[in-house]
Amino acid sequence: MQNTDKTMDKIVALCKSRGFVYAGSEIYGGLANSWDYGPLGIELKNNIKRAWWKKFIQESEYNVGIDSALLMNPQVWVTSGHVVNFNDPLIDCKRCKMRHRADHLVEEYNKEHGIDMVADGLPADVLTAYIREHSIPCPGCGESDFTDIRKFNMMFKTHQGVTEDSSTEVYLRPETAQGMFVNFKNVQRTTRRKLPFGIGQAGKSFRNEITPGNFIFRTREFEQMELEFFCKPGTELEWFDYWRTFCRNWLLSIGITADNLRMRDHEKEKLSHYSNATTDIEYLFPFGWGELWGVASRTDFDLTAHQNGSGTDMTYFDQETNEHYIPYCVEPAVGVDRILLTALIDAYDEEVIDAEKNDSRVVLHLHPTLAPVKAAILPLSKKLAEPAETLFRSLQKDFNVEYDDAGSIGKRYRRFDEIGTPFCVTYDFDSETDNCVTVRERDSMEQERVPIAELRAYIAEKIAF
RNA sequence: GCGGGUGUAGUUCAAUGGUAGAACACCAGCCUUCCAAGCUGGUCACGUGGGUUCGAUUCCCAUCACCCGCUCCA
Repeated sequence: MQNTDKTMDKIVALCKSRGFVYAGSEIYGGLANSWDYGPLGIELKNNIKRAWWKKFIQESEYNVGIDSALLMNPQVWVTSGHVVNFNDPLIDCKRCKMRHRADHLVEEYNKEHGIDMVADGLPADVLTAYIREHSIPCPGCGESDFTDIRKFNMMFKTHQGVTEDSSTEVYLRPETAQGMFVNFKNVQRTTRRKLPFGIGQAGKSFRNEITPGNFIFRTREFEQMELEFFCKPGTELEWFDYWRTFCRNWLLSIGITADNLRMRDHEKEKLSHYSNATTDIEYLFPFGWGELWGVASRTDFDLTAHQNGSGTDMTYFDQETNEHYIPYCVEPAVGVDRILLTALIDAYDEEVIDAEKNDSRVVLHLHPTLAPVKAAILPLSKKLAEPAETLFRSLQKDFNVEYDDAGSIGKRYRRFDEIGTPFCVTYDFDSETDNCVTVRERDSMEQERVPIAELRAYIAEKIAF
């Protein structure tokens, strides 16, 4: 465990020192569990999102994309169940520190004493008064010494309107999925899609998690990439299997090690009420297995709920069978930040170059598609700065490249190894006459002479996804 | 939210009731013709706020942040 903790520490340190991820609001003492992406981090993040979009939307024969508003009509969250299911009145025992649901305490007490009263949904102050009045004991220690009730709702609230008292209370979305469900009819009509088809989007979501942590693994503000795939009832399990395999293959294609991935099926008894099959694709993080991708067969739960909640017909007319029905839905949902963390951890390596000299290098073996910097342009000598910079400027138009002339060539190689740059392009004295540069590859450390005129195509081909 | 731990340059570590040193990193210059060179110079830190004290980075309190465990968890 110590070693693995160190790995995590090293990742965090690398992220901070090289500009992938900084602690949020750092100069003001920070804000719990908030993180800011730096220059390299945002490149990596954008590359991940772009790769997902390309595979799941752009190249897909089934799926289309949307970008729905982060703020939605509050009724959406009532219908989806988020308002009801995330309003737990929590109370702590001051003596033994156990935490309880206040309404459950009251209900247990009432059941034992034959009192007929529904505690569920009572205001917090009423529950508190009731518990104090009856000296309801803590199931843990038997004492009756509780803190005040704290309402816990996972959704962030804010107000839409000019002044707080005259405005509507709205929520920051806790998932992007509802944006797809409420737009199901719009998308189906405007794109003239026939089942099966999916709607995907990537964007920020907010959850007031009780226990965030593990760097950017669980944060209260995070970014999701979700797909809601609609299909004919009865075919959902086939598609469920199709998509979880598709997702796993995508992870492999961006370079994640197969041995560090596993599929964990949720047991039938423990499935959510709306799901008839769920699989988590998990990654072996330094702190243990953690969920990366949740793939759930959600039946017609969401569309039916919105049909009932909004009064809008959510059925699809099937031309082949001449019938109306509400499509079933398969949802693969993944966190961008988690993929980013996974990619960093999976790519992180400390290679021993010379054991005797205790010489090693830190390398991020990032897939070239994900690499924040695609190539470094390095003049072998500062005397070659001018032509090297000219080359850099021309490549800059097509790729995120960097120029560096500080320090020895070996030092510069290592600086770029550390941030996962796949290619170092060295402009040397021969370049003046033969119009070629040396391309040094990150993983193999091998060098190849490439004509400057072909350099753009060379890089483009190597980083293609 | 609870319990425990930690908090000194970007990183890893020192020292100290009289406001702090080093190494690596970084920057500048010299040098350097393909994998951490060398030389010279330089920038940068006591998480924050109180208290005690003539004086606090050091002692006390609070707070914030991070780590570990618990609790919770769509």
